[in-house]
Amino acid sequence: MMFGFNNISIDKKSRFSFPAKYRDAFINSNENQIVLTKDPQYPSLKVYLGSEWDQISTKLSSLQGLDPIVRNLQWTILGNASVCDFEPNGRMQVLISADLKKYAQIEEANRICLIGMGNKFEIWNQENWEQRQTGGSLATEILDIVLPESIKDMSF
Amino acid sequence: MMFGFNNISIDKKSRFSFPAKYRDAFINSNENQIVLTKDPQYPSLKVYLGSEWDQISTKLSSLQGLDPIVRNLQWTILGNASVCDFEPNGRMQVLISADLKKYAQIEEANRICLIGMGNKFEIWNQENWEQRQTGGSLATEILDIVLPESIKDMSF
DNA sequence: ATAAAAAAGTGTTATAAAGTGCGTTAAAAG
DNA sequence: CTTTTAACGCACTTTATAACACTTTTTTAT
Repeated sequence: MMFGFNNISIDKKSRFSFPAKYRDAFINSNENQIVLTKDPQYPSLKVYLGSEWDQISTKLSSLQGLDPIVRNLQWTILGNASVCDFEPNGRMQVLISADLKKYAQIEEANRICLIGMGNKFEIWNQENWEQRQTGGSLATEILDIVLPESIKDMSF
Repeated sequence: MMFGFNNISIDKKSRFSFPAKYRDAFINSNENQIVLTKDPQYPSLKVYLGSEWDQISTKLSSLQGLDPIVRNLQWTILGNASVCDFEPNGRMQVLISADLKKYAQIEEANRICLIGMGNKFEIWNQENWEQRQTGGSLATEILDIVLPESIKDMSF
């Protein structure tokens, strides 16, 4: 399980590397892929381990796409996913696409916040994260989603 | 069970060590990890034993993250957790990250208050602790959280 | 369509900062 | 006075990051 806050750098080519403290967790869960995608509620990114992603994406793509909320979630989460090869024994580097950087408002930034949430990570622009943590709301925040039954038991 | 008040030092590298009186308790419960994280209400830190943390974090991550209050708690508690290897037979030393020090307002301090609360500890800045104990309220205190049903039975 | 140029992506190395381990001194307890 | 515990200092190890070199892909111009 991977927890905790990390303020880390992204280089000129938009790569970041996971802090070394997570290496054992990656090795133990036998991951060789990492998936980045958009967070459906906040201007931030989700980072899933390959195995987690397989579950979530399988479940999500099987849902009835005629429901507009479901369809939106499918577009956001599935349609923006970026699958990267990942070597837990190596440098554990991951590239963030220009598109995802824009969404998370980290286009100009050379630092990001990487938040370990147990079975996944989140990536935030530092200002947004601090504002969130201190209770402020964000312009692009989406809070008024009424969830259909089919996804009430899913956690993204 | 671990109780009581301790005023202890933190060294230049931000480490403190647990008082020797707790050694037997750690050995008996077979702990090899300690978790520090933010207290969601006060500018202080929570210190969980590894086994306690596993329970709390598992429960908390399983809750529906699309509820904003739940998500806030997940961010605060899971997203700021620092998991440390811990040797009950050794020096019982633990490092406090710069981030957590800032949150607990112990950036400059070379002493902290470590409070045994039975199955967990709290870490406080000395002035804040004294003010709390004498009934004073703190500027950054958060008291107005309305909890959703799903977490009413949890204790952090 | 081809070649040149530019951009994007990958990999390596060096250096400073952060973290860890351990011995010594100082203080407290028995 | 002896033993245990806490605090400090130093040396070593690991980690993060910036700089650089190289490869591949995309774009542009002829």
